[in-house]
Amino acid sequence: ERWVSLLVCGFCRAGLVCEAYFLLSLLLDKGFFPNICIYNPILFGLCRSSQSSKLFVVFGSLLKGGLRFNDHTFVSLIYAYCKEGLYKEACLVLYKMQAYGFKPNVFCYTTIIKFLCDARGIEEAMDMLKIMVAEGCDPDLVTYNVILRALCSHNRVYEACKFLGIMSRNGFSPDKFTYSALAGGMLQARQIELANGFLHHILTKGFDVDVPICNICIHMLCQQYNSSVALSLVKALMEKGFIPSNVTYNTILNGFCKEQKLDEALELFNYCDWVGNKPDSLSFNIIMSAACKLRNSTVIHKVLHRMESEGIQLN
RNA sequence: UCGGACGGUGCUCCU
Repeated sequence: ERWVSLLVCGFCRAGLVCEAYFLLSLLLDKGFFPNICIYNPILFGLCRSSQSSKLFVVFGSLLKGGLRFNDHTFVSLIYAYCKEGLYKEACLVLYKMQAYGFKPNVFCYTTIIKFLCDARGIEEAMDMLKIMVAEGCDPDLVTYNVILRALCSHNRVYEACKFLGIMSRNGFSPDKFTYSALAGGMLQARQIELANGFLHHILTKGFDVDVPICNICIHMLCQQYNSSVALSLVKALMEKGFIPSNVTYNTILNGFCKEQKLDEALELFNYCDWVGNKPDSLSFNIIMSAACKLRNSTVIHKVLHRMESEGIQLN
């Protein structure tokens, strides 16, 4: 069972949910009776890869097979319903799980709040927050981070500040997720001045700075048509030990494309040493859509050829 | 009693 668990988790971590499930089904045929801990990573893998319908099927078979769920299992079900936009069903799980002896926890509520923020607006998310507190479940830092990002991205920075106050009164101090949630939200709301000021504060006042926060700075530069500056900044930071991620490269790549600087985009794209990274399907989408917009068939063919040679599928 | 699993949040394209 230990080995199976390790293998299944390994597959899921690598994004190979089908393989994980295949392995498990082989063992089931041999009479292996798995623990729910083996199913949960598969359920979450299906959620993340937007295969909710498969999750519902697996869930049904779990019910039939009489396997005992645990609290993780219910979170995956809620996650799947939310991803499908089925909030009523997601909320129903909050009640149904109690019949199995599980009280909805902060993971359950935060999952719903996150999806409400993204799809239905903040007010409904706030209502859910009230329900959660009324039910005796306290929000944690993740819950607050979700709400902070939503507030900032809807131009409600003032309320976000009030929430920061509530947070600290409840004993939570901001972490690096909080910073990037705030900055990313401001940027999404096109509040460049605010974002700029905030990021400057973060960068200069000795806060914990990580790659996503740097990426937000880079994105901000690119939004202002300063992609060349952004690239120089990355190179300068690399001298100081900064290790860019694929997001870093894709952000700048997209910046160049929006500035219609296809040559510079291609130069970056062809730059062999992405410090351990390689263009991914998103990079190819960016460069391909730019080439198409500019009706540059030479580049289109080159990119297609390179995708073929690197084994990247058209998505 | 203790221990054990990718359970929910931030950055890039398109939606």
